[in-house]
Amino acid sequence: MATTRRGRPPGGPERWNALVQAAYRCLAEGGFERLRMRDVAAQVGIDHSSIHHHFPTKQDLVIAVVDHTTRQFWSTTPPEGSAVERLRGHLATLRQKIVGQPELHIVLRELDLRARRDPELREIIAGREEGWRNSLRTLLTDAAAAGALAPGVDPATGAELVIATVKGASLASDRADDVLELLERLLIRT
Amino acid sequence: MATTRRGRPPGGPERWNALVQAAYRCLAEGGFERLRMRDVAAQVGIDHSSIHHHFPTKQDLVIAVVDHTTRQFWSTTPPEGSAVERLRGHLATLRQKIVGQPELHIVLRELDLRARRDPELREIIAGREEGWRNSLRTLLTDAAAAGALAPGVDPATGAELVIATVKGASLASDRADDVLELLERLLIRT
Amino acid sequence: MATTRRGRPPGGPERWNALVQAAYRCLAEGGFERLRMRDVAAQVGIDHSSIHHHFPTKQDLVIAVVDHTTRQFWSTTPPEGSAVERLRGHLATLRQKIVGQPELHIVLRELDLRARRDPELREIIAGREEGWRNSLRTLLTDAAAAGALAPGVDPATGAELVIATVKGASLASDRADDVLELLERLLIRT
Amino acid sequence: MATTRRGRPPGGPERWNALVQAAYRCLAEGGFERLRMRDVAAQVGIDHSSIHHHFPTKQDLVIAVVDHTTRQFWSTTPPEGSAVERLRGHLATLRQKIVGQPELHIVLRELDLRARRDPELREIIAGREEGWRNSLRTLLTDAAAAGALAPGVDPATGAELVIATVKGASLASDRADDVLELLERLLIRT
DNA sequence: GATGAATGAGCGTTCATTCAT
DNA sequence: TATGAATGAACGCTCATTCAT
Repeated sequence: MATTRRGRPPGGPERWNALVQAAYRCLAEGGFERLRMRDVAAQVGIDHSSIHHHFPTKQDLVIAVVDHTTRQFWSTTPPEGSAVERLRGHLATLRQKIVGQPELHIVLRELDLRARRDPELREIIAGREEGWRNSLRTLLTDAAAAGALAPGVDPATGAELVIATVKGASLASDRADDVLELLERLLIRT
Repeated sequence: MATTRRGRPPGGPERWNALVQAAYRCLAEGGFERLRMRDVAAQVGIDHSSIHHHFPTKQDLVIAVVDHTTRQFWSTTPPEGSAVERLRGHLATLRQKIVGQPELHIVLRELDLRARRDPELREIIAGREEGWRNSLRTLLTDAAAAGALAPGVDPATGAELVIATVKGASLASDRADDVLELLERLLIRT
Repeated sequence: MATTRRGRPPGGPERWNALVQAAYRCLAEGGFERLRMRDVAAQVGIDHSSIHHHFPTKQDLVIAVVDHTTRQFWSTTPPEGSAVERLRGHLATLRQKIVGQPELHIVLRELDLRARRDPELREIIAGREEGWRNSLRTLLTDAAAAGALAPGVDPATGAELVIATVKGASLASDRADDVLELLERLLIRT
Repeated sequence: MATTRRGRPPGGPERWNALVQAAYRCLAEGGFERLRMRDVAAQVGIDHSSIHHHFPTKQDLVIAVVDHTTRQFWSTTPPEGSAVERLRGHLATLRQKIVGQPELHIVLRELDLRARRDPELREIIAGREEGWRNSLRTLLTDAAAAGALAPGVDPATGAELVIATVKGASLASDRADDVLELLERLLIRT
């Protein structure tokens, strides 16, 4: 009825992305309890039953959100420089994200909790976290080799400490900056 | 589990406690999404409508759970000893609880997230956390005065670091012990 | 435990009356849809389960309200005077009641409607209305015999007209006065 | 009852109308107390939850019933003839409806009472009644100008008298015919 | 009498999902 | 692809009623 513009059907991958982002926003605002297919569809301007053409089930949409969310942490580590410089760069980026996009980490915490009861989510999230963990371990090992780490810090445990503190700090984004700065000072020799 | 005292039939404040504990368990197992009045009632062995005799609304039950949960952290700090000893004692207790009752901290994280959208919960939880924060600050201030703190650690920020790390570590209870032990070493001079 | 005052147990017929009046008020305010045993009991200051000691079922309470309500129309006709004077007196009293106690007639209309689906109520209310009808017929017959009625008015139909108009007028109490005054003028020769 | 047109499956605006009529019937039979979404749905042959696809809330359905019910009184006044003829025609139609569809006025009385506690309903019903009132006033004013009204009848009050009597008479449909015939004779000069 | 505890049927509403169009 | 219609299980909550104390 309407003139199809340049042969591209309305929707397509753009719609897919729009839905994922809408779901992300819903999750950030109201958590899993208030994540409703209807609301997500409404934000994109389509009928709530149409959403199932893009994501057969709600779970599929959630998984796409997980993917979209964790993807935002790819390449937060500067590729150049010494191990210490790259570690500092990584932590600085995380700090920035917590302060500048507090909802980003909130969604991650929401997913962490959800993953405890959802094996499918658990596996995906554990996989992504494992990547982060390995990256941190390498950085800390290299820093330790360069004698830049506080004495007695096992790189593996240090990586866990960073992960735990980042996660915990993200629950109170207005205090996260100072907390992570202190952690950095305690961990890295100056 | 409870000794029936002098043949008294079930009911009374014991029922109230049983309901709170049942709700706590449901929350630990399935989060807020799966907290159902019917399940809580079933665990206690009463009809789901009878819950409303004890808790007019679901929210009232949730608040009782918040109270019950946060109350478990009263007096986790030994009353005697030097500031450092008391701080170590406090952290040791937290470590024990995370490892021994992982669901306890999971419920707390669930409540943290929920509190973001529930002003009533937020106020209660913020109040409890403020108590913890003040206690940590005092401990760290005293430890600093005794020269037992790592150099350059502001007691207030140190308290935030402890809070953040404990919260984050509780999301992965099997790694929490090492993480908190490392934090302690970094924070306290040996 | 408390000193029984002059041997009379607390409650008794006074409580019974208080409950009926409370139910009457609830009915006036919210209709049958909002007539709740709990609210009635609360207005009297007793537990909602205690109400069943006075009225085994809700229906029993409703019937008592019917009785209490219709009883307020006994002796609305002056015992002395000519038929016309007594008819005028009767209508004047009804007008006064509609204007002064609008809720009284509202409850009656509520009961009229309810009686359509409740045979027990229907019988009681029909009986009370029959008394009113007979009284009106006698008055109108006597007035007709005295030549005081508008020409062509059959006393029986005239009685029905009065009943219908009073009922309808009571639904808009602020206009009832003028309406009933006009009816009186049309019906009675001056 | 309805002819299925060209094999179209059930649904669409026909469903909407069927639901309104089913609700109307429920209301006529059992009043507001027994108006249940489940019963309405069952009468139409759909699941009770499907109602909400057509009427988001019960109140929306009720309002549609109000509309459907009051709409039945549009154009009950013959467009041609003298004022007296048109007034007689109007009253005759009302009499017919009360006798032929007693439930119609019962529903209206139910709505009158409900409107006392429901501002939304009150406004709608008051608006519809105002139309009726104005129509009656015009008719009576014209009749008065033609000298066809009983002496001393103010058209505005006369209109109220008609409204009140029609409402009251509708509560006892088997007597309504005589009552309204008498009212007509008293009001209109012959 | 009065109460606290419990019951159970039932209510309006929600929501992911299915399916014919 | 998109929609309108429908489903069915589930939810929090209500309320008259029962009964042991």
